[in-house]
Amino acid sequence: MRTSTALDDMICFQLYAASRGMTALYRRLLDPHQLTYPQYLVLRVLWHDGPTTVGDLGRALELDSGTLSPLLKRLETQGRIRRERGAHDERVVWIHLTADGTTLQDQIGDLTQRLVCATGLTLDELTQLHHLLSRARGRV
Amino acid sequence: MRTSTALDDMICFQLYAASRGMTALYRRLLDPHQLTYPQYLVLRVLWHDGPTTVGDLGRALELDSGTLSPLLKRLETQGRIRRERGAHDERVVWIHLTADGTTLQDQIGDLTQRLVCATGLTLDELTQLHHLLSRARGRV
DNA sequence: CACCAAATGGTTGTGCACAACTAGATTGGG
DNA sequence: CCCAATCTAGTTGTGCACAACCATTTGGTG
Repeated sequence: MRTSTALDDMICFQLYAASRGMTALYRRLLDPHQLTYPQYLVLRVLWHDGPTTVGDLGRALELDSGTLSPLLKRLETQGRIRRERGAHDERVVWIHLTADGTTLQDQIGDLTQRLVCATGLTLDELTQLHHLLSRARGRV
Repeated sequence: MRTSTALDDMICFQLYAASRGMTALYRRLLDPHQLTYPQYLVLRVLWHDGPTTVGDLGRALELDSGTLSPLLKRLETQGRIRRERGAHDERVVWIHLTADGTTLQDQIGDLTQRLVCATGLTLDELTQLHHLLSRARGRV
């Protein structure tokens, strides 16, 4: 496979910088709610799927317990979630939304629209980007 | 602007996950050299541009002094770089490669080829990805 | 039953990222 | 000349990310 070396390295750096830029945009929108982007991702899974185990969150977000455990502890301290050992299997910890955590979904509303508009990409370009990132991630 | 909400959020997550996946690939290649990906980026700037100030590194990599100062301290401890206050302007700190830091470039060799092959993207797709990330980053 | 391998989440240690702040040097206006 | 605004790094504090390791629980198997 023939590739342009300079381009490749630029892509890696751009991926790295674009990801940080994206979380910076989210920071502006999430700060008022006392949330970080990874915390927001955890809440999105809970809003969508209901009670979930730590392991399932890890598989969904590709994060391990070393990242999730302290993050979930902070969300629990803030009163957004509740942690509970499984009844049948005491190894498992189930994560439940509290009333506060549930209402947060409506309070935050639709961040997506505002974010994507900021990039100025068209729907076509977004679809392409989605496709390319999927392909790149799939192999790795 | 009309967009598909589900797609947008997936793109943000994919950007986030792809960036972490990419640094994970670099980790495997850089660990033998006792380097992290951000440290490698700093060295690349030094290899390419020669002696550089902390501020210039920050502008090149879009990182602030809170990130760079400890990182550069670690690189100095490892003997890869040297820090030196500017002669004319004592506010500025110049970063120089040591002999070790210079030879590291040849020892590491071309990581790019191995990385990009891992993704399985064609040159066309890489060009598209580069273009889309540039456009997205440009506006933000 | 006793024992062992796998599963599950937690803990520890290191290294980014970034906001907020500090300290010192420099520069320009009065 | 003098001082206030600005520039440049560094420091502190919080929160990811991840490797390495650990404790508990579980489900088999002999």
